[in-house]
Parts: sequence; structure tokens; C-alpha cells
Amino acid sequence: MLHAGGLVLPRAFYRRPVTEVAVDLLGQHLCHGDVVLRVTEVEAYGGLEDSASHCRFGRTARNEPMWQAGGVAYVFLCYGVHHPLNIVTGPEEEGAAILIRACEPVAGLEPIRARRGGKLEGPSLLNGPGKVAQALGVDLSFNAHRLYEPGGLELREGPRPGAILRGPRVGVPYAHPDHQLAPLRFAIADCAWVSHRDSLCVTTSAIHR
DNA sequence: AACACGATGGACT
DNA sequence: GTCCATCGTGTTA
Repeated sequence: MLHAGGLVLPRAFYRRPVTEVAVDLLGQHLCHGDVVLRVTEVEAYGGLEDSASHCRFGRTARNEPMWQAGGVAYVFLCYGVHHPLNIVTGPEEEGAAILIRACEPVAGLEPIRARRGGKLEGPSLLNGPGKVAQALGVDLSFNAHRLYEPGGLELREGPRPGAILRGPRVGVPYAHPDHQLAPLRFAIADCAWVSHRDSLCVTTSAIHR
């Protein structure tokens, strides 16, 4: 297996507050077969009283993986077409996860392009949650998959990013205004492989750790 | 049992 | 900028 990076991230990495993990997820490598993607943009969901989260109605059949202990995938059907990939965080019963919104290719550009339709190039290949999942070959069968176990879909250590941008989450107009505005989207600054760059601002390092 | 709607993306004006 | 495919989920009755 091609891994283009460090060790598989251990369970303890995921079992922390969702915003901490979200920031630390930037730069890490999602690996599946020959495809390696560097995470460039994420969104945090869940935690306490988040009306944008799929956990807002409590435990249901769909969101069950979100209530598991951190380190598993949460994949859902979006608009009947897409299968966005989330990474569950925190302890059991927390109901929190991080949506992978965009990535940068590290390896496997050919299979990525083939899965994405053949003729695309540049950021439009991977700047959106549905695009990332499609490029990785992730579908509903990966729901609740353990990312800390080598083999299959896994998350490995990648190079740490420099400056980080943050801003409101995308596509949650149904949420409470406070939750729409909450700066829970994070991205690597000076990176072209990001979606909706306009609504992001530079952060101080004080927001994490 | 019926219904409204979505953590999007691609095509098109 | 606009429009809409597509289907499972959660809500309501």
C-alpha cells in the first residue's frame, strides 16, 4: 500500500473535542488504495446544541456512527446522489463529526481523475465534499469504517500546514443563525485546493491547542 | 402513509 | 448568477 506519509493516526487522535481534531486534521493524509489525498478543508459538526448537525434530532438509524467513539467514518447520502465523508470525534455518545470538504492530491492522480469523470483538472477535482468522497472511492459501504486500522481507508500523518483560515460552514441555512455563523469551517491558507475561499479569514493560532 | 427537504454538484443563461 | 436531478431520512398525521 502506498502511504506517502507517516504512521496511521491512533484512536487517541480522534477522541478529543471536535474543533481541536478539525484543526489538527488539516494536512493529514486520507489513503485508500493508490489514492492519497491531503486534507485541506474541514467542517466541525455536533458537540453541544448544534442545529446544523445530523445529530440535532438525537440518535437515529442514519446518524448512529456519529455516536460511536471517535475514529470511525460517517458517510451519508446527500441529495440522493453524493456520499460525503465525515470523521467521528470525541468519546462514545458525543455525537460529533468532521466533514471533509476539500483535499489536495498527493498520489494516484489517474484513479482520481477516472473516478471524477475523466477530463477534469485542478481544484475542481477535489473542492467539495461529494467530490472528495467520489475521488477516494468512498460510498455508503464505508459507513462506520475504522480509520485507525491499517488496510482499506485510513488516515495517516501528513505535513503540518502553516497559517489556517476559518469561516462559517457551507450549506446550512436551516440551522439557527448562531450556528450558521459559527466559524466551524477550517482550511489551509495559501492553498488552491479549497472551496468557498471568499468566506474564510485568517485565524490566530490561539483558537486551537 | 404521505410529505418536504437536504452538510451538493454540474449544466446552463 | 439560476435551475434541478434524485432518494433516503425524519416529521407529521
